[in-house]
Amino acid sequence: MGILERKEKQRDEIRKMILEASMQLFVKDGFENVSIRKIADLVEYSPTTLYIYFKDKNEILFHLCEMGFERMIASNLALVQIENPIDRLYLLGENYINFGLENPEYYDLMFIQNAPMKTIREQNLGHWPNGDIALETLKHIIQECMDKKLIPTGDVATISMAVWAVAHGLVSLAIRQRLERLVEPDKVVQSMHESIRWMINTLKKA
Amino acid sequence: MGILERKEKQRDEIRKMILEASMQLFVKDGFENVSIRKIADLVEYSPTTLYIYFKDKNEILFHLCEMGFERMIASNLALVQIENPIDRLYLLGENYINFGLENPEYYDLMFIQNAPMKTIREQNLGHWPNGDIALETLKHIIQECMDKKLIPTGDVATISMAVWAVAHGLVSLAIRQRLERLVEPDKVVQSMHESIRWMINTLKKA
DNA sequence: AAATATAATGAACAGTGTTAATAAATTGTT
DNA sequence: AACAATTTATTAACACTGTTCATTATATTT
Repeated sequence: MGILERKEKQRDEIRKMILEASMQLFVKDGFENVSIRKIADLVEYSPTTLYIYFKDKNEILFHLCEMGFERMIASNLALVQIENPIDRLYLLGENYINFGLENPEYYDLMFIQNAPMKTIREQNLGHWPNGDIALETLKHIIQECMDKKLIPTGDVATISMAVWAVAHGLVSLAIRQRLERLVEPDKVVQSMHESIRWMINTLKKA
Repeated sequence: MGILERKEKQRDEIRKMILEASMQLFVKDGFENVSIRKIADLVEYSPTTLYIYFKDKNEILFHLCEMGFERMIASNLALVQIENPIDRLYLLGENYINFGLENPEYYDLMFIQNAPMKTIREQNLGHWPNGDIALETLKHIIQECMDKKLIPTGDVATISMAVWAVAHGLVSLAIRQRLERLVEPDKVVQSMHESIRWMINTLKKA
């Protein structure tokens, strides 16, 4: 069935084209300014054609979200070389904050917007492809810290949740201009890093 | 100038009518489904009339946001009766999580959406009326904990930030269906409360 | 009563996601 | 090669969105 395979490939390439164009608009004009019509203009198709390749806009956003996770996971490649899990946790936190501040649009889609989760539910994928990978990384590090008795033993999920919550809380409040209400604008980034470090420090001593 | 005063009053009453109608739609259909036209239908005015009473939709959302803060502040009235600031901090955390889970639409507007912040900047109010009050409550409690040597001394803003970040992180991840990726759906709420308690516990011991 | 200021509106602009009907191109079968 | 079936692409349209402009109706002031 060589002909079917080729068709599949062509289909995938057009899908990729559409996603590339979406991403381009997305990082330039921001999440809110990406429309089906603008994407269609860029790939030089009619707006309705996009609906042949994707079910709806949410599905496109879902794939952009997954691309965001790929970037984030890539930014964590250096982690494997650190043998001390606590140090790995510090770097994970640093990276998380940096990623969020440097890619606010991606971060928005990955952790704030509803759209990607809607697609996961509607197409009942049952899992969150790249999102679950990222969470596993965190849980794995926490588990290793416990195994090596570097932090007090406890429920891995609950502690992972608390750590994630601090990081996400900081980033999401920052990109939504809420933190500047608590700390002077030019001190926000520094304070964020101090907060996450302080969190891991107290976790260590607890 | 009694006539001008009466005019002002009438104006304020219509503004209030519009906000009441907006709120009604808002808590029923959710943030995304509130439109100028639907509000206008409800108050039986033409859509354009709303622009006589409010600059734009963002301004309406800003006022809804402020109403949300009033609710939240009201839910914290019991705090003043607790003399131990650490216990007050525990309750503040509990209340924050409960408020977020019970009023996800308000929470969204207060801490996630950009719209209200846009109005604050555009009309350069210079401050965030009710938001700043809520933040002062937190900072004040943290300060008192330090004064009474119940937690280690440090920068009040930074520590307030970390505490706020955990609470906001938990609530915002929860209402955006992200936490169920880490903990079973029916355990989410319980784990959230455990996380915030754990956070304050470690803060105490640190 | 006439002039002025305020309040309210209908029509329209420029945009949004999405669908149904239709045309064009490609593939499968005789 | 010719015809039928399928896939791909498009045009037109629906039902919305926030917002502005010109116009009308209503009060208020002179």
